[in-house]
Amino acid sequence: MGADRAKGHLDTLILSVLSMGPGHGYEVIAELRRRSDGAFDMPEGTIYPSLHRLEKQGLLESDWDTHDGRRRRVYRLTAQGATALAVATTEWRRFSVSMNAVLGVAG
Amino acid sequence: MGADRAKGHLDTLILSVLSMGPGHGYEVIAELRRRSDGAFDMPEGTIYPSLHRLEKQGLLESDWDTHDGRRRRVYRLTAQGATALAVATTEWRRFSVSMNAVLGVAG
DNA sequence: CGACTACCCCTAGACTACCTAGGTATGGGA
DNA sequence: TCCCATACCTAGGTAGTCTAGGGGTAGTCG
Repeated sequence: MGADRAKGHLDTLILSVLSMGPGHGYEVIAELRRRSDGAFDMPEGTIYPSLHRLEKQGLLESDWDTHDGRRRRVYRLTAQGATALAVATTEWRRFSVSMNAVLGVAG
Repeated sequence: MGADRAKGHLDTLILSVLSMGPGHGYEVIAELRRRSDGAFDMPEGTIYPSLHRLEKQGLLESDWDTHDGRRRRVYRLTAQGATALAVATTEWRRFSVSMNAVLGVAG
């Protein structure tokens, strides 16, 4: 039971990061690490396939960009992605409340 | 993204229920449903393999019991299981804090 | 009596998310 | 020159969970 893994909530986290503005994969990893104070330190092999999956589902769109000679794929949330994020956030809160209720800890 | 699934935290939930006293599988399901106000409604095919796995890991012990002619396998937490629960609970709180930080919602 | 429901246990097989472990390539600093 | 940070990618395996069945007992209702 790793402490630093997202356990089924990874898509929610990625959508959340990209809801604040477009970004590329490597940046999403850095943002996740920064905002979670180091707790979420995802390997690239986890993030990239997840981004591809989300794009295939229509929750993200992407374009190639070139920056300092390096190419990047910049992702942005679609309207559908924004809706999915809202739903997922609500679900997370409900889930969190239920977990705390069962564990008997304060939310 | 199902709202009622435990996504990697199922073991923690089961250990938590059994930390309040021994119980059998069917009872664990009912307790989970009751304590989560219906949110966690786990199918038997999820709970039983999980109980077996936890026992194999040494976190639970079990004995057969007969009650009203029906046989039950009653599980109880081992010392190792209690330790694992304490660790998992701490991890859950950290995870929860990190999720809320990234999502930008109040804990 | 028969049917149905609640109780109680179990497993095989499949799905899917995630991780591991590699690969490619550029730019900059030591 | 070598290494590190940046930046992308995929194949393959592991493991958790669900689906979809199987078994059986006790009590109630018609």
